[in-house]
Amino acid sequence: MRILIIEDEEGILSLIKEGLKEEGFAVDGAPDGTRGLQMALDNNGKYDLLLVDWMLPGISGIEICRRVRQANPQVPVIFLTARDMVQDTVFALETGANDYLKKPFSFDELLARIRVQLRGRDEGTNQLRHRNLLMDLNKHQVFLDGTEVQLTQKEFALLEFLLRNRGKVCSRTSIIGHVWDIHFDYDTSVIDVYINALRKKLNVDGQSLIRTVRGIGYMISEL
Amino acid sequence: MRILIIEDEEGILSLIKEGLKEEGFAVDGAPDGTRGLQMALDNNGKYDLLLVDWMLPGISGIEICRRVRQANPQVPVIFLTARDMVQDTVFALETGANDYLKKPFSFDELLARIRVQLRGRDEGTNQLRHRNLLMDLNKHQVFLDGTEVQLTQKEFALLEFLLRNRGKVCSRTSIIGHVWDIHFDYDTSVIDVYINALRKKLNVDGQSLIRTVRGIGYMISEL
DNA sequence: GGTCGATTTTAAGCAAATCTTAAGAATTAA
DNA sequence: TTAATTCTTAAGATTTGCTTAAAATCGACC
Repeated sequence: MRILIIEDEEGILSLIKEGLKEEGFAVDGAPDGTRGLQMALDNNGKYDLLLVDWMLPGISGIEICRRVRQANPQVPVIFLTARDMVQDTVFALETGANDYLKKPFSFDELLARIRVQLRGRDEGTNQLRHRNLLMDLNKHQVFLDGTEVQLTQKEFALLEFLLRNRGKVCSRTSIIGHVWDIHFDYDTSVIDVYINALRKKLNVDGQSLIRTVRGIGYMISEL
Repeated sequence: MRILIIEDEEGILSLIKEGLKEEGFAVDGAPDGTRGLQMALDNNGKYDLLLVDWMLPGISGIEICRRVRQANPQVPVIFLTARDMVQDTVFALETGANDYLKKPFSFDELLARIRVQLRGRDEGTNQLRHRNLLMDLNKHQVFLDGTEVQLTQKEFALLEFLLRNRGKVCSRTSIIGHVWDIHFDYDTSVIDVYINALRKKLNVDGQSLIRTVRGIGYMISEL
């Protein structure tokens, strides 16, 4: 795990750097915003996590955060800063930071928060869950309340698509495009048939998993 | 997005609950550890995020966190607690919590930290708000004071148009053009009929949401 | 290559929700 | 008071989605 620290106070920088090295991380440091951003962007993907001070000579931490997010939406960014207003915290988090630590902080807490961010790396991101439904994309299996439900390929693909888009209505056009690979006008009721099949297999005690939005499409019910 | 709050102080519980509902989340509350854990486990996967107080009657927050993690490694858990020792924070984070907020905290910060955890899933929430009205364009749902109002497609489209043009009068011509896609002369009273329908569904206690500007058109009332 | 079973697609009838029309009632401005 | 505009209602037309069954396609196996 490689971490980049962007911090201008030399004492803090070396303190964290040494501490993290002892914990087995590979650590690079940048003493100002300009070089920090450059290092982060130049080898985008190289770092597994960024520690960024808010107030920096050159480019500010916020700007670094924004630019890094643009280039890479995944990499966790933790702010380390003396600024202590609620607005600052909120602003930083909304700009794309994953956590925000107020100075002075304890090294142990920093370490714990770093571990939280790195937790779950290459751990089963291959499962989709929703309520009592578990979809294992590797094993190509679906479980309802722990017992397996047999789905056909198309049923599986459709359910996966709906689940991945949980929270928004999927239009028939987008469904037919993503699940059936038809990118032009279509005139068929396959979708209805498959929705019907899924409902039959997945609905328990009247609880409908799939909500119909008349005139628009379908979505996973949030209720 | 559905959130479970496990918190025994009634004031805090209802405060957070209402606040989050206003932000468009579905929220459940549990007043003690036993029931909280039960709710979390009974419908594992139902909740997208857990807010947990550390000190609870019944089962402690830490224990809840541990058990929930066991059942579901994905769901984010945020601790809300008065305990303020560094060891506590570290302990909670190591036990599986994703974040740790010390009381008293600001609601805005809580909200921002929740959004961080849900980021990627919650991404691109597309909402229009006006007073006690919340329009979720992704889910194609409308909420008035937190409870859903069923709108048809046309009603929805009309309301969206008015809301997007909040503050200015929408002429019948522009409405028929944008909502009905009629770009030539028309001779119909559909608009009136739909305005009527919207008013019936959305007006509470005489407060009219949609104002008639005689001879011109309609607009969302700014009052 | 042929056969059987499973899966996918098409088609059609039915039911229900939604949209539109139209006409009379109510309201407003001059 | 009057004429124009807007509101309200309800019925008929249309669209949309559900369900079912049968036809077409695919794939494994002999």
